Amino acid sequence: MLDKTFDPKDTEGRIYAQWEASGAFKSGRRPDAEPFCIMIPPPNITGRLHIGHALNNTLQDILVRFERMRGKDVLWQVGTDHAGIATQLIVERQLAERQQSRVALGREKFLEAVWKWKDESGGAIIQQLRRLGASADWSRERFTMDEGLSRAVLKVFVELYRQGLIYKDTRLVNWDPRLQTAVSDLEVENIEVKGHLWYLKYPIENQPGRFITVATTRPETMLGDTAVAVHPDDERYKDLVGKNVMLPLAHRTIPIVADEHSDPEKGTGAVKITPGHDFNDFEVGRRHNLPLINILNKDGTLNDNVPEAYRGLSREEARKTVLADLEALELVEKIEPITHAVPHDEKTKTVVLEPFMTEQWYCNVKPLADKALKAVEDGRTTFTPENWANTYFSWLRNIQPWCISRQLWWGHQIPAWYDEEGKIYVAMSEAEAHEQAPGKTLTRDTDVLDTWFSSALWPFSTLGWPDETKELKRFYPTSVLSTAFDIIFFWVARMMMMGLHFMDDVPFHRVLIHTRVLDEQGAKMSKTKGNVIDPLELVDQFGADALRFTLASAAGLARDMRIGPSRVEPNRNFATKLWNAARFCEMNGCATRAGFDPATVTQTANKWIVAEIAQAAAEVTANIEALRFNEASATVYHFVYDVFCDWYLEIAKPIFNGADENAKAETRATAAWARDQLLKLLHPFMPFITEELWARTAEMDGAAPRTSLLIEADWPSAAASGNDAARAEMHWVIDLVKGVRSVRAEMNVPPSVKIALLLKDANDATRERLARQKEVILQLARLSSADAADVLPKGTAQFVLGEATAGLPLGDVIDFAKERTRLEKELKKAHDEIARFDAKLSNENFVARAPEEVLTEQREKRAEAAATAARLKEAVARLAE
RNA sequence: GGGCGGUUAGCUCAGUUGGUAGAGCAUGUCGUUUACACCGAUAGGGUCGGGGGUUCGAGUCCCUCACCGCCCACCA
Repeated sequence: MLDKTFDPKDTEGRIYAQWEASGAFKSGRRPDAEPFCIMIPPPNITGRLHIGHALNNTLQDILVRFERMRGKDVLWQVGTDHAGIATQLIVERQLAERQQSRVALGREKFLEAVWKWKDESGGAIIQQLRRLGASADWSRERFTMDEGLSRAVLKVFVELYRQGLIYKDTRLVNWDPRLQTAVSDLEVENIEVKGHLWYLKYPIENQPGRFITVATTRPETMLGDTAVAVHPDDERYKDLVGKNVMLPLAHRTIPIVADEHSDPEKGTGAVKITPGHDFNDFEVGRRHNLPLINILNKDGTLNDNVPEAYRGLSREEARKTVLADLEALELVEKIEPITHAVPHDEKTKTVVLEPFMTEQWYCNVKPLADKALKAVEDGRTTFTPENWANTYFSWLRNIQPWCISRQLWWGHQIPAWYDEEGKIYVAMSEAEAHEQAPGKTLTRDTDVLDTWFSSALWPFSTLGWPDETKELKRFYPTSVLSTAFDIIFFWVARMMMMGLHFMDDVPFHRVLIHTRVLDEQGAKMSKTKGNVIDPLELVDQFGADALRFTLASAAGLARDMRIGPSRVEPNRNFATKLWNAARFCEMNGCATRAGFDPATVTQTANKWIVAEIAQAAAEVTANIEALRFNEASATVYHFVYDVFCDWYLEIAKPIFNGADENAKAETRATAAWARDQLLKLLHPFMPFITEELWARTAEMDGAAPRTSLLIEADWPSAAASGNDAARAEMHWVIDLVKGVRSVRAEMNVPPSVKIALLLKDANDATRERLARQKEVILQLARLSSADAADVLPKGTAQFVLGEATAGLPLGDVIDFAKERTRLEKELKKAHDEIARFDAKLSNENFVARAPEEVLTEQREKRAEAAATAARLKEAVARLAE
C-alpha cells in the first residue's frame, strides 16, 4: 500500500543509481534509430549549481528523456570547462592563504597546483547535476583541457594560422591591470558610475594668453596626449588648425589637427587625442600619423614616458596629482559632475580596464562570421524564440578581430615558438616546430588561449574530432542547443563559426534561448544582494521533480521567470496529487493488464479517457517538439487534475461500487492503463516520482511485475483512438454538470455525486431540472433568430442571420465564419506574394544582373503563387454555397 | 543613439495560426462521501497600459503614445 505522500529524499538517490546502473543514459545503444544529440553548455569547473543551470539542464533533460522514450538514439554530451581566469584566480587565492604566490611557484608547479585543485574540487557541479535527475551520458564526460580536446585546439589553431586567419598584431586591447592580461571586447562590462568632466586649458604656442579648452573624464591621460583635434568645419577653431599647443606638465608641443572624429556639439568641440589609451584616439592618431605614447606599465602604474614626478603613481594617484598641478597653473577651467559608463572587468566588476598597447594574437573571424550568418539566414540553424536571431546577426555583422591570447598560465598554451631572431613557428608540437626550424633554439609563447576558444570547438571536439570517429559521424550536427541569451556572442556564434569552418556544417539545428531566472521579487540574483536561491535547497525542500516542473512551467519564451519556495510548493502538491491518484487506483485493484488494448473498451467513460489520453499525448508531443515547455507541462498538469482526477476517477467510483462486474473489470484495467500513460507523459518533467510509481504499481498489481524502467518505456501514442463520439458525450455531460447553476445547492457536492445524479440516482425533481437545462443547451445549438445576437459571439450574428446560413446549426455557422476568414487571409497572402515577385521581376537591375536560372526560379514561384491564389478564390466561392 | 522584450484578476504569470479571457497563490462560503488538508466543491474579482486603425469579430495583426526592463554602441 502506498503511503499518503511521496518522499523524494528517500527515493531520488536510489532511483538515480538504478538509472545509471541500467545504462539507460548511454548513447549508441540503438544503432538503427534516428540520432538525437544535445551538447551541454559545459559548466565551469569552478562553478556551483545555480538556478540558471537548474533551468537549462532541466530543459535539456526533458528533451533528452522525451526523445529517448520516442525511440531515438540519444546522446547528451556532458563535460566541464577549464574557465581560465576564474580557476586561476581561485588557486591563486588559495596560494595566497598559504603565503605562496603563482610567480614564486613558477609555471610548472603552479599548473600542478591547479590540476590538483581540479581533481579535488573541480567536479562538484557534475555531482549536483545528478541530483536534478540529469540523464546525461556520463561515460563520455569531457573536459576542455583533456588530451583529446587539447589536440583539437592545437589543430584548429595551427590550421587557422596557416590559413592566415590567426595572426599577431600590436594594437590597443582592453587590459586588465590587476590580472595583467588582455581580455576580449566581450569580456568588458561597462558600468555606469558617477564621475567628472574636467575642462583643461592648453596654451597655444606663441600666442600668450590664448588657450584651447578640452574636456576629459580621464585627466591623467593628458600626459600621453599627442594632439588636439577639432572638427574641420568648426569656425571657432579654424585658425588654430595647424598650430601647436604647449602640453602642460609634460612640456611637449603637440599639433592641433582637424578631424571628423571631433564633435562640435560635445564638450568644447576640441578633443585631446591620446592614441595610446583610447580606441577612437588611436584611429585619429593613425589618420594623422601622430606618435603614440604609452604612459602605463602593465600593472596600471605610470611608466617612464611621463615626467619624473608622476612615475610609479597608480592611475588614481596620478589623476589627483595631475589635477592638483593643473589647478596650481590655473589650467582647469571648470569641473562638471557626470554619470558615464566605465569599462570594468566582467568577473569582479571592480577593476577599471585600460585601453593598452600590446602585441597579442588575433583571429580574423570575419570570413567565418559570413558563413555563420548565412547558415541562420538560410534556416539551417534556427533560434527559438526567433527574435534572438537578430541579436546574433547584429553582432556577427559588425564583428571585430577576436583577441584570443591571454597572459595567464591556466589554459591551452599557444602552440607558437620563437627562434632567437623572433621568427614565429606555429606547430602541433615542439618537435614539429623544430622540424620547421632546424638547428634553432626555440622558446614557446607563454600566453594561453581565451577559454572560449576551446568552448567554440565543443560540438565536434567532444565527439572525437580531429579523428573521424563514428560518434562524430553520427551525432554531428547536433539537434538542439539550449542556453541563456548572454552567451550568444561568447559561445553560440563562435561554435557556429568554428563548426562551419572545420566541419563544413552547422554545429546544431536549433538553438533554444531560455529566459533568465529572477528571485521571487523579480530581482536579479546576485551574491552581493544575498538573494541567491540555491536550487539544491529547493530540491531538499520539495524534491527535484517539483523544482523541475516549476522551471519547465515557467519557461515561457519572453518574460524572465521568478523562482522561489512559494512557486515550487504548488508543484510538490501536484506530485502528491499524482501519487494519490495512483494510490486510489491501487485501492481499487486497478492492475496493469498484459496485452490490454485500449481500442476494445466499451464503457463510455473508458472510451472517453482513452480518447483524452491520445489527445493529451498529441499536445504534449507537439509542445515539446516546439520547445514550448510551459505549454507541455500545463497540458499534463491540467490532464492530471481536471481530466483524470476530477472526472475520470470520480466517474469510476460509482462503477467500482456498482454491480456490473464486466464494467468494473474493464474500468480497473483502463484506469491502470491510463495511469501508466500518464506516468509516461509526465516522466520527462518529473522523472523520479513517475519512475517510483512505475515500480510500485508493478509490485502492487501482483500480476506480471514490470522489470523494465519507466525511463526506457515507449512514449504514448498520439494516434486518434476512434472514440470521438464517447469523448463528445462525456464533454456534454461535464459541461452540463458545470453549467447547471440553478441547482447549485443540490450540486454543491463532489463530482461523483453529480455524476450519479445525472446517470443513476437522481431524484425526480433534480432530474426534471436537469432535463430542462439540457433542453436549453440543445436549443442554443439551433438558434437562428434575432435572439442569436444576444447569445452568440459578437460578429457571428451577422452570419447566423444572413439568408445563406439561416436555420443552420450555430456550430456550423461559426465554423463557416472561421473558414472563410482563414481562406481570405491566405488569399491575401498569395496576392502579396504575387505582387512581390512582380516587383522583383520588373526591377531592371535585378533582371539585368540575375542569372537565367534565378529568373526562371522567380517566374516559377510567381506562377505557383498565382495558382494558389486561384485555388483559394475558388475555395471561397465554393464555401459561400 | 541602435535594437529587443514587457505592460492581462489583489499578487505572480499563461494565452501556438484572430473566434464568448485562463492557471497558481491569496480572499469569501460550504464540505470531509472509496485516494489526496501537500484535500474537495463553489464564489467574487479583468473596459487584456492609453489612443487610433484593419476585420463580421482583436489580448492576439498594423500605427502611435506612455511607463518598466534588458542588450549593443557612444561615452570630450
